[in-house]
Amino acid sequence: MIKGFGLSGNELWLSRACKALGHPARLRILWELAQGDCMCGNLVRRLPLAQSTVSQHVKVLREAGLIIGSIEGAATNYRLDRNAVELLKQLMSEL
Amino acid sequence: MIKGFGLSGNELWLSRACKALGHPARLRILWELAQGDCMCGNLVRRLPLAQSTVSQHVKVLREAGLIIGSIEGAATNYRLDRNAVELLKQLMSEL
DNA sequence: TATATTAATCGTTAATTTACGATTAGAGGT
DNA sequence: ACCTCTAATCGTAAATTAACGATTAATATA
Repeated sequence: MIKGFGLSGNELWLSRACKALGHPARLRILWELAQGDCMCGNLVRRLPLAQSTVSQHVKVLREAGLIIGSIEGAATNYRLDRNAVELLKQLMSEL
Repeated sequence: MIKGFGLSGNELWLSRACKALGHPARLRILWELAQGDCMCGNLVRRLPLAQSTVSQHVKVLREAGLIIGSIEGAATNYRLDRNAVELLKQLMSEL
């Protein structure tokens, strides 16, 4: 049984994006990045979670394609993937 | 530790709504209801899942406030909560 | 009354998620 | 070389989720 549940590719993508945003810490991270790029460490400082936990949440957002990380020396700078966020808004508005 | 993760009430609601839509079967159900009201049984027939599983997914959407069920005799008619869906689109567009 | 039909709930198992501390590896600084 | 900082990864425990069949309760129909 293929697990598409009768959804189109875009809709499956939307579902995955929603899942990624379905945890308050991750929505918060997206919100922070919407205010501007942010070093990973700053995200950790702003959230009431352990470094490893934040790193895990960041990874979920990265793998969902919603954010992009660039290594800068020892640190990593994260930013929104604006295209993905626009697609998200677009697909959501079509519901 | 309060689990608000620094989000406003609306944002927490958005996060819960996203979580509810974060499963393809539930996004599909929302999509079906966006095409028009639907008896619970019809949803079951349209999804490749057991009745009890569909019922469970419907419950998640109901508890997230995205859909509304009205008992009609032995059956239950489901429809979108249009206000909630509009709020969802609105909050998402503000990201 | 007896029998379907409908949909919710129960009980259970398997899989996934969340959270943490510990460890690791690369960059920089002294 | 040595220590510090940063962020990813590992290992693990606890909690939650997803899926199913079985049961239940309420309605309809024969």
